[in-house]
Amino acid sequence: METEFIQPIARPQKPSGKREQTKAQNRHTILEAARTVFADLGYGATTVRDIIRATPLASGTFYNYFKSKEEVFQAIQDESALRIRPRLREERAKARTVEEFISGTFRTFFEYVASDQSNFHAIRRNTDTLRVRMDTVEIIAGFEELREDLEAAIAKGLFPPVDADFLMAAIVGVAFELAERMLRREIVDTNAAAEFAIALFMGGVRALPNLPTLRGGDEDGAG
Amino acid sequence: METEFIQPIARPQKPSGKREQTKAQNRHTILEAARTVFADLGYGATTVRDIIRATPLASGTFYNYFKSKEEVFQAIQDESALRIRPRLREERAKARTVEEFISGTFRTFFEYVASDQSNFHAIRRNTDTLRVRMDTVEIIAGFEELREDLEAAIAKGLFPPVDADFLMAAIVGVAFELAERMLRREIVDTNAAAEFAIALFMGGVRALPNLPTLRGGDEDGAG
DNA sequence: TGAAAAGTTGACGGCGCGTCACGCTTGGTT
DNA sequence: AACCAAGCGTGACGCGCCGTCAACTTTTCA
Repeated sequence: METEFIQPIARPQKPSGKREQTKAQNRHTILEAARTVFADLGYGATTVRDIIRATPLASGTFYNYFKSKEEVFQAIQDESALRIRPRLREERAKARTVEEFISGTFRTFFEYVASDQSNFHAIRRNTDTLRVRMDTVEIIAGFEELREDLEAAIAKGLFPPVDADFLMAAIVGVAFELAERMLRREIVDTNAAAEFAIALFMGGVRALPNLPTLRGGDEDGAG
Repeated sequence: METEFIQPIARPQKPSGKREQTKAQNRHTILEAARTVFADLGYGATTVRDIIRATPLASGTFYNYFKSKEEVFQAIQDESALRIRPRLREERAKARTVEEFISGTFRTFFEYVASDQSNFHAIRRNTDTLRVRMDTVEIIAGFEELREDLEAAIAKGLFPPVDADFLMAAIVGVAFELAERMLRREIVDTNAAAEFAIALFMGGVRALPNLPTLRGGDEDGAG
């Protein structure tokens, strides 16, 4: 047997040595600089060098933490996703009606977007009008959580039987596109955006099962 | 008015000299190469040099036609937009009911997307999972046409009075996001996607005016 | 036919890229 | 305290992409 990996009794608490501290600090410095630069130049126009320059670190150090600007962006997006996902999940878990489900989802999302505008600036302010959306691991997981919750709600009889995959996609599409419009207006009115989306889906969900050639739940529908 | 622009008698027919011919040919060569390369490497990973290499031309020649890969992409997107916009406009113009309006829009869009998959490949096949949407002049014009048509339909009493800007955004969001899902499935079923979207909006539009704190049409409502 | 206009070419300086040999800092051992 | 090995920061380097431009070729027109 080669390396045994014997734990020296136990090590549940953070080592928190100088080393770990600097590492966390550097990572944070880079992410913070990246946020600024992305917001400033837009994702497309930003180079790794721009991020490094906005930092007291050397170029080699950057690459100890991230492989590319894509990975930095991904980390930033993941952070956002991890912040909002539990809130969305909780809203949907405690929903007792369709209205609560839909309403909780959209209100939470738009309020988060409004409070985190810097991230969305980076997506929009780009050379010409290139819009960028990075579906990171955590973001995709968020989408799939939504789909699972929809499927569970359908199984419970809360929702009528519809194609959960398409419904998830529609919710995501409306959420992002309305968020975009919402931020573009002079007064950012999360309430107006949320109420619009909620009304749309409340009416839509009722109408959806009446599809003439309905074949909803073909794909993984486990009854 | 300063410059008078006196036409030298008339010049309605194409000059069609050798020069013009080569120019059109070169432009076409570059766009065709770019389509291939974008589809192959994804938009993000593609460099101008990659496009040039897929071409018998010299690097300097490329820059006689386009400033950057962004501009090439824009040209490709604009071509698509110009192809589909008249069809969408026609569908909506001849609509006598809300159903015809919504249905014509989505069916036309999804059928176009299915017939033009190469463009959408370029958007999706990207380093990691970066998704890119370029809102070019022509695409934005298409969005605004939709909003105008919605406003006209509301004025005519065809649609109930809703926030046309948000409704346009919601339609766009659902259209693009469902298109994405549709293409991802094994069998590309434009009908299924269209029927889902149509049912969603048919129900939604009916529900929308019942917004509790409705203030629809605040912005440019010349109703 | 001649020559100006238009367009093509590819080599070039500039710069962003990711790497790596070097040296300092840290944490553990005696 | 002294030492050492491992870990990490550093920045110069070679590579390839960027957009330009002076020289050259083709087209147009008188």
